[in-house]
Amino acid sequence: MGIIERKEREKAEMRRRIVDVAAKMIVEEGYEKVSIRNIADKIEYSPATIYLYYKDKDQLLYDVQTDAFATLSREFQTKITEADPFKRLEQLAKAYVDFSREHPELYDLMFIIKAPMNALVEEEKWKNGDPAYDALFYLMKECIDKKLVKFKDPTIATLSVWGFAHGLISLHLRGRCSKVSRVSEEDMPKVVDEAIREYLRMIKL
Amino acid sequence: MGIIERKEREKAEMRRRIVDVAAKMIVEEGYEKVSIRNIADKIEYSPATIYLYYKDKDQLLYDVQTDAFATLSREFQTKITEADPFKRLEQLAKAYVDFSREHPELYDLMFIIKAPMNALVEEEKWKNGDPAYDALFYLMKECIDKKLVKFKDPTIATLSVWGFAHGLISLHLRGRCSKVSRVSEEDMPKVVDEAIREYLRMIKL
DNA sequence: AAATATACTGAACGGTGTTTATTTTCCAAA
DNA sequence: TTTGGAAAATAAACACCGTTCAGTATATTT
Repeated sequence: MGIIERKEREKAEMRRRIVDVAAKMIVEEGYEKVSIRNIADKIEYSPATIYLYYKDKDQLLYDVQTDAFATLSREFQTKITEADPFKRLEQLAKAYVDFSREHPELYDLMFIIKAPMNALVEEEKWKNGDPAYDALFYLMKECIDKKLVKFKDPTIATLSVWGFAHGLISLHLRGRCSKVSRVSEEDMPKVVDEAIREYLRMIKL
Repeated sequence: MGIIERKEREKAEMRRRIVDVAAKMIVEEGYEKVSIRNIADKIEYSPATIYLYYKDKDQLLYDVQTDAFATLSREFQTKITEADPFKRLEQLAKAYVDFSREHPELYDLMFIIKAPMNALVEEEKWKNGDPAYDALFYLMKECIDKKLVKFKDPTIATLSVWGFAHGLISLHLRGRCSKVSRVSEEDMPKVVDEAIREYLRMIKL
């Protein structure tokens, strides 16, 4: 009686199709083009059908976010190769910034857009960011333990490094940066890179 | 023949009413409750009337943003009092963070939300952020000139300090922060404050 | 084959930003 | 003071949106 198993598999496959199409639309057409109706069109089902697989749009976007964070984690795993912890930190920072440039719309969904976080009910923990956060956290902890950085507390260290990178990236992503400073739009990436290099040099012990 | 003058004054007054109501709604009910229809209700005009005074919603939000930046600039002017440039930088940082906590929805409109930036047509400069940016820029320049900080380039210095503060604030504002770290929601402000204090200590020469 | 359970959808509800044709209001000249 | 034309305001519609629900079609069990 493998019918219920097949049914479950089919349910999972439909969810996959929905999430993949949504992710594709975000990347190719931008977040604002993603609507239940547009997703339904692309998977050739009626809009109402999507609600048989997802409670609401926020839950759907949460799953897209989950996939995006999995991609970021894989990037970390393949691009962080050095033995020296501080060099690994530099690699992590580069991988993070590169990700934000290669997938700006996904970065937005992961770190800026409100919608996917509404999927979390009161007091429920957000797990999507954990692997990426932990990667940085334990790296900072190692750097602190081995006296490679000026930080004392690993949580403050993690939030500081992450916050620094995210601040520059998100200001630029939302057009607040290049239009106010004397730096032209096309030079911004280099300035951001330079600021991050300088920051890492500054926290080095 | 002061009729055209009066007409212009009335036009400006109507725009004021619209912007004030929109700002009030953002602060009191949140950005997502702000719709052309809701604004029209509150000023007791039809929705279509608003389009006689604003080309679209983005232009309207741009004017709300203008006012919000004016408020931030006034905060800077009244709260930055010290003679020593580095102490002024500490005061600026505190004023910035305080503003984000007292007016989180306005902070969102100023630095995160896309909509008001759509009001700028191609290649047009964004002027709203200038006074606040310049306040930080010339302060950083003074700190560099007087050898009070480790930075060499004032633009990099400005973007670094601003980015650091904005990164922590916006991650927290969008719920990406407290739910991932072991820091509880109510302790986050203290952690952010501590991180910023530590950062300022680190850039000090 | 009939009954039941599952999957799906058309149509609607209430909301959004925006446009257009129409009506109302205002003001200057006759 | 009445009237003609400009200016201001609006009702209604358009094209979207997320979501719900009654009803239909399909698949499975009896």
